Amino acid sequence: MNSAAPDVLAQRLADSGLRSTPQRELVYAVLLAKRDHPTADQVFTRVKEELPGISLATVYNCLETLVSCGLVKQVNLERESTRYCPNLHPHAHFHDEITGATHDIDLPPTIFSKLRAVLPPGYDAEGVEITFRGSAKLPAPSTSRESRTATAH
Amino acid sequence: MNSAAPDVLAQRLADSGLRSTPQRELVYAVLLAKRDHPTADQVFTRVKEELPGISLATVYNCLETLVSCGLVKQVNLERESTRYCPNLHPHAHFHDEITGATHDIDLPPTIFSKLRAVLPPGYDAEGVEITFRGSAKLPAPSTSRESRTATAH
DNA sequence: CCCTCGTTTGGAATTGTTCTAAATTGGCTT
DNA sequence: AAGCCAATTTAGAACAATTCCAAACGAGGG
Ligand SMILES: [Mn+2]
Ligand SMILES: [Mn+2]
Ligand SMILES: [Zn+2]
Ligand SMILES: [Zn+2]
Repeated sequence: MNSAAPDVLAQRLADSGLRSTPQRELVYAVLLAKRDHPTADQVFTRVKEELPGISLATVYNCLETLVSCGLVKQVNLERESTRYCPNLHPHAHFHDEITGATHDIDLPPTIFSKLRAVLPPGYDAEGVEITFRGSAKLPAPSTSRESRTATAH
Repeated sequence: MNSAAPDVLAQRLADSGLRSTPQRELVYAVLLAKRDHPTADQVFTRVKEELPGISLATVYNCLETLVSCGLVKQVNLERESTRYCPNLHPHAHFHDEITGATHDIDLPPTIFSKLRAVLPPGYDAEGVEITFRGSAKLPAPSTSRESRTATAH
């Protein structure tokens, strides 16, 4: 499915003194396979297809592990389930209020310096998040096996 | 405390065919008085000082009413309690990861056009949210009766 | 092999929010 | 002034997402 991904994961885990497990690998693979910012529960459903015995608690554990390794980011656009995003490039999110879908939007690198410029002195920002809300009329997600919501790496 | 505020509220409520009540007025007054993006529970605590009999459900109801009137916005920077912001000016949020405080940051109006420029065709954004995360070393909030976190209108 | 410790697991507990059904309130009509 | 009606408030139950817990598991290392 995805080639270098497991290696990257194994490496990051090792760096943190953690083990590579089938559960962790699969959760990560599922996130990479369909980048639609799934909830923990959606990840659970997808992962169960390949590993029917996995528990929801483990999915939460694995997601937390991936976040702490820096391979995945949590996305909270509204109060409801946290969503998970494996896209490490600087990007914004577009939340389609009609469909509920969340799309990645590539950001030109210059946007960050422009944004930091609005910060008054005394404020030191480590990160910036940009979220658009609205509706997207996209060229029809095409019923091909994997609808690509996100940035191609 | 605040002069024109109740009138604005009464007006907006009337526009929506809703009644002005002591609970709604007080919840709104509390939001305007200390613009630190309180949670529903914090609003509850503050409101109880003046209206000890109020219930948490009512605070939730009033906040929802204010949001639907367009006088208050919900802020969800992370998964945890929703916070409430009565600042209607276009502004960003700075979330201090150390103190947990959330500050309003005034935005130059031009930022919106710049941001819309990054949106690919097909995306139609009605709103944009910008959130900074980091730490702020501010000139000491001064122990005066009302620490002003936000924009002075 | 067997110990140890990191990991997984199911279920209970917690947290924030919404729902529900009954009591209260306030404006209108008579 | 009394009665009526619908909006509002209220307490507590219900809910959904997540975290906690204590037991079971499993991969190495001695
Ligand atoms: Mn939405
Ligand atoms: Mn925080
Ligand atoms: Zn993303
Ligand atoms: Zn604000």
